[in-house]
Amino acid sequence: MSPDRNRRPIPDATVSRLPVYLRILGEQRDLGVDSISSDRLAELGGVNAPKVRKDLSYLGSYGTRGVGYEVEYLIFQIQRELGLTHDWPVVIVGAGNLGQALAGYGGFGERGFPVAAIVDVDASKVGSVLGGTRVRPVDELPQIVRSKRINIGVVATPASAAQDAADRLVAAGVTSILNFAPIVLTVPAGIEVRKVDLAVELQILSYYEQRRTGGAAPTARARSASAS
Amino acid sequence: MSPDRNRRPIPDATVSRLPVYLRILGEQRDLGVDSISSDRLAELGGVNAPKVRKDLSYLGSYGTRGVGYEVEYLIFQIQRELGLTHDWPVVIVGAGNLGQALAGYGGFGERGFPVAAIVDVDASKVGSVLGGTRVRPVDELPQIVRSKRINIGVVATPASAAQDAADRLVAAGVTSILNFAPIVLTVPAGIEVRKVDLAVELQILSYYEQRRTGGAAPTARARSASAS
DNA sequence: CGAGCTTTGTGAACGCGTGCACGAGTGCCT
DNA sequence: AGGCACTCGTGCACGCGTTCACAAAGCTCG
Ligand SMILES: NC(=O)c1ccc[n+]([C@@H]2O[C@H](COP(=O)([O-])OP(=O)(O)OC[C@H]3O[C@@H](n4cnc5c(N)ncnc54)[C@H](O)[C@@H]3O)[C@@H](O)[C@H]2O)c1
Ligand SMILES: NC(=O)c1ccc[n+]([C@@H]2O[C@H](COP(=O)([O-])OP(=O)(O)OC[C@H]3O[C@@H](n4cnc5c(N)ncnc54)[C@H](O)[C@@H]3O)[C@@H](O)[C@H]2O)c1
Repeated sequence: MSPDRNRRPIPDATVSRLPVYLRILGEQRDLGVDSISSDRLAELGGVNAPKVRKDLSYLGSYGTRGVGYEVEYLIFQIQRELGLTHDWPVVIVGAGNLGQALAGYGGFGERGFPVAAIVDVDASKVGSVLGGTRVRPVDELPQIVRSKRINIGVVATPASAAQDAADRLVAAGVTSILNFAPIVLTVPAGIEVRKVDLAVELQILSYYEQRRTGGAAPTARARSASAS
Repeated sequence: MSPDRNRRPIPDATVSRLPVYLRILGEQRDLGVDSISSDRLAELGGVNAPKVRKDLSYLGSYGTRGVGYEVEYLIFQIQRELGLTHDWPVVIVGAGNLGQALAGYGGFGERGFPVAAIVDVDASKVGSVLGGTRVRPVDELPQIVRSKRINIGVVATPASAAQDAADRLVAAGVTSILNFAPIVLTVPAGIEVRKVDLAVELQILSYYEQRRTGGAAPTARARSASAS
């Protein structure tokens, strides 16, 4: 283990932007572009040029002054830094509405995150095939995770079952979780959790709308928060 | 109605946490809790107590020292600040895999964001009913947005059509967009855009996985080891 | 071969958000 | 009534991230 090489602390803010650069670079490569400036990359990425340069500088000095960055090489470097030089199989917990949409979506496999397995607690869901993968019982999670060497789990269960799903994933050996349920998961230290909460996103938009219009109502009706 | 009260600039970071507090408060209320401390709220929300207090202080001084916050009243205040005292109808553009899952999901309506309309460019999709809403042609967007007073649009089309979808939404009068397509949308100033990119989330998880394991491959494939 | 243009890489200043500590206000109990 | 325990509200310092400006480096062309 070389503590110097892998211990480079890339700021979180930069890590969250690298995937965006990566996707743009891939598109540009497919368009035949083999060199790109920080200016252009910034324009396509919706950020400013100095930020792009600083972000990329954390990877090393892979640009050429007066020219720009070699697209193909930069793609490789970002992939290497993000750990995308190999596939990361994922397991989806919950074969409901959302789980089915995710399983049927090919975009994950294309980006290196093949859906290696789907599990559900509902016996009537087990056995059906979604996106080429058969739904299996949730009890088989430990064997599935071990045999397929899965590190990343996706929680797509109702909120009431999400903590249970997360506990099972952790117990099975998963170390990263992407959570779609609208609750805060409690996990042991060392387990990485990211959440995607669509209602939160809409509520943030609502704030700015309300701010802009000064509170003018599009629909005249009161609401109250509810939970199960 | 407060005249100049609406011009208080709440930090973005706080705005993104308020929906989390709101959901927790709703759950606690349903559990019969009528008063809550910043400590408890912090615990449930996965943050620390001073942050909760500072966040809530932007709304005003609605707590009682020595006691805590009155749940019901705090819910009302957060809803007011976020503009959730009335419904915000949304329109979904793209009735595909994801659009159908979103339409069939009741969670939006419950939280004040009813799916008022779904549009698609594909004639074969038009006319079908998803989650109680009939899919309509994308050309009718202007009339739909105007007649139903819609401010928020959801882009659920393939990436190649996302910019077109956004342009149509903006032209129709929508001022906030939630984008699920993995591209950076270009919109006029004053239009608020938030994106939800699942692949990006997975790639961020991948980074931390790779960092933790030092690059060891879970899948025995493409093990082009990193030399020193 | 050197002048001039282009673009990267980065040190430094700035600003925002976070964490901390503590004063101030409130309720309860004796 | 007074003391005590509790919790909010907030001023302040710190750290991270963003932004700027500029020197260093490379390319082109006369
Ligand atoms: N559908 C959407 O568009 C959408 C949008 C935003 C958020 N969400 C969130 O995603 C989650 C799933 O939504 P959905 O619409 O797919 O719900 P769903 O009810 O359609 O599906 C949930 C599935 O999880 C399974 N399940 C329940 N408990 C389980 C457990 N302990 N272990 C394993 N599986 C279990 C159920 O059998 C069911 O198949 C919810 O938390 C929801 O809030 C969904
Ligand atoms: N399905 C998922 O689970 C998932 C997950 C992550 C991201 N996404 C993203 O969400 C988007 C939609 O994914 P999907 O799986 O639903 O795709 P899809 O192909 O199933 O559906 C896209 C729909 O958009 C319609 N459409 C195309 N161009 C349009 C236009 N100009 N105006 C209006 N409608 C138009 C199509 O007719 C189709 O019905 C994609 O950008 C995808 O990357 C999907």
